[in-house]
Amino acid sequence: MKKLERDFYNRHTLEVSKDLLGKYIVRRIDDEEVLCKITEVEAYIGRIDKACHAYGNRLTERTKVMFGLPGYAYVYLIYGMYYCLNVVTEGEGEPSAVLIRGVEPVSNIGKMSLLRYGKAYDELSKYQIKNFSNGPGKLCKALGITKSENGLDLLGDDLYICDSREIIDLELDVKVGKRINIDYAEEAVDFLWRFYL
DNA sequence: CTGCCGATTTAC
DNA sequence: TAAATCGGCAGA
Repeated sequence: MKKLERDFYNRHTLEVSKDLLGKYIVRRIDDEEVLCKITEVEAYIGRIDKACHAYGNRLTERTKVMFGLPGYAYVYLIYGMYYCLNVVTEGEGEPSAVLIRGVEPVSNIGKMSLLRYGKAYDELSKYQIKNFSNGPGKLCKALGITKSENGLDLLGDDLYICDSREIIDLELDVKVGKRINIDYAEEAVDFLWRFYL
């Protein structure tokens, strides 16, 4: 498995979004390493997207990471209690990112279970297993990602994404739909920028 | 400084 | 179906 390089992220956000499906997120935490497969993403493109935090070149303390180099983590707090992980895309000064909406645990699920629920994986209910990391806030919990991971370089060692051996057929395997919970975004609510396996 | 609201999740 | 919960943002 090979760590994705800067050039992978330095492309059109829709291309990066689709290409992220099936890739592995690697997270180093508490001297352990956990691994997840990306199964669901959404694209956010500031220049044309009213759903994006950086729409209209809105440069604030929160959004500034999206204006920077591609391949960095944009983590924000939502609803006062959950974190969401994004991957910054496109060139400097072009605010855009891919929201990671869902992953499947691959290895060291025991560590993730402790982070997510505070108990061992074999103690989990069927309901808890089903909802383990199928949402942006849930997967951040399972990966131990908080605001202190905001601005992390994904070419570093603490949090990165790497190739898997799995071959994803962009026509057959990737489903497309409207993004979730962006009712306020006017015409952008209809953009088909959600991709999932 | 004030007030509103959210790229969600969970419990009832 | 609705509450939880608080930082970010805009406007005064």
